[in-house]
Amino acid sequence: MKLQLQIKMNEDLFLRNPEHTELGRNIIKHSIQLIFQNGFEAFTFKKLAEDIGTTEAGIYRYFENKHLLLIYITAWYWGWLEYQISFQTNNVTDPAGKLKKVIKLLATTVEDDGETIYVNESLLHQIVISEGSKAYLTKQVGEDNKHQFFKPYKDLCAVIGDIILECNPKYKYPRSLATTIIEMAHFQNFFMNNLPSLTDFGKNKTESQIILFLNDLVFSSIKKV
Amino acid sequence: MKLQLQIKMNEDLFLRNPEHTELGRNIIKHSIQLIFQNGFEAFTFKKLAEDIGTTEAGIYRYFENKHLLLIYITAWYWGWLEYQISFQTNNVTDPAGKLKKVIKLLATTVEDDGETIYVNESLLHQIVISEGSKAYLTKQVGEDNKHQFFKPYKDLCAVIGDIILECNPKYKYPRSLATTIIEMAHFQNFFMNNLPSLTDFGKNKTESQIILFLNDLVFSSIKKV
DNA sequence: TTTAAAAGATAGTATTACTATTATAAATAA
DNA sequence: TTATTTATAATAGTAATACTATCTTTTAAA
Repeated sequence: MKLQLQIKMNEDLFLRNPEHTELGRNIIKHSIQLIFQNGFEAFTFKKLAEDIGTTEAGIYRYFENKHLLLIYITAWYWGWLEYQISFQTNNVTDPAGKLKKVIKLLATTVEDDGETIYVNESLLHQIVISEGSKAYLTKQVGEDNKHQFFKPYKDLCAVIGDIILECNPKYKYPRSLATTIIEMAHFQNFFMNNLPSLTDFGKNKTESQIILFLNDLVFSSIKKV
Repeated sequence: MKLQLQIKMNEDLFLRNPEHTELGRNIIKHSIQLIFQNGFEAFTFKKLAEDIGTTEAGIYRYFENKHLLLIYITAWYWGWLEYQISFQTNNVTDPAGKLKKVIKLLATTVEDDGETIYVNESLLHQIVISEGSKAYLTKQVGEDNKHQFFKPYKDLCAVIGDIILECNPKYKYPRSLATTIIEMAHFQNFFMNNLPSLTDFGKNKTESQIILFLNDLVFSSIKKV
């Protein structure tokens, strides 16, 4: 039996549900590829349309603009990651073990699991590292937040915060520490690969070093190892 | 005696030095105001020219594009901040006290000191919070880095890293902890004000809470209080 | 006083970020 | 089976953006 992983997306993000049609799924698939290749600034609906073999107007029937598309794919990623976390920490009993697993999942390059054919999770992970914060670092963040566009990120933050509290119920900053783990898992990766002198991982650039740093940071803060 | 604070800027960032002319200083001053008001995406040289009362072509004689202007003003901020740190930690003897001062400076809204009439440091601080990471989260980061555009950020990171090592010479991740402090001082501020459920500072949104969080995070990591 | 540098005025182009319309093909319901 | 909805394709058009080029006038330094 092959069960298809389905992530429930906020309906306000799109005009027409991209998961329901071939063109829609192509929009997701090719936008991930193009944003990965060229970066979000150079990414346009025109190029996307050419890449797919459709027209610009065709894309606009699905997404109002490229910013909403970016929010869509990053939100998808956070939803997917939360699922991965709940799945992979399912049988872990001790909270510290869970938290270590979370850090590992956040900091490790995912491999495309093939479960969702139109989403390459590995490229998406890279996009979230390089472009993810652009989804909310805008003047419309308040409006977008009213539409609950950042709920998947918040949910993930809450899940991690709860694990932190399981480790130490008296720890005062579970949410802020959760966002610190999430953001730093990505920023340290970006710095390591692009501005290495901002990190201590210059020589052998490996994700395992980021994991060690984050484990040290987190577990000394919550005082449990 | 009034001595003018002068921050040495990378010559490759501009075509003509904006500090040397009235128009140049107006470009810096008004771009800070406009980016603060409208965000970097909505900011254009056309609007800037109108705001100043000059022409678009006039701006282009100083900066090749708005991305370089963003790098310019953020780089200026990092340079300014490093100066503030060296000044304000000058008479502090114990390294932990220094580090606390650094955290406070990073996390506190600066007031416009009036020393540099064409730069409003308070607005600039807000811009660095909301737009700062867009300076390097691009596909050209490698090219920009070759031009040394991020040196001020790196220098600051090195300074903070050294203070961390003064606190604990055996701490393994001084640079990564330094960038964590810098980025989190800003991100927690942005989240607190825009997506508060990502933090633990929902009720009374004050910078002092961020400072407490960062102090706790940093000093438990380096194991000195 | 001459000359060079800076600024102002104006024009023009390719690309971006859309909106609108009309025709056609495919899926579905009566 | 036909009628009708739904999705897509094809095409056109617009305002704004991100520039480049040129020429004239003003300002300032030699």
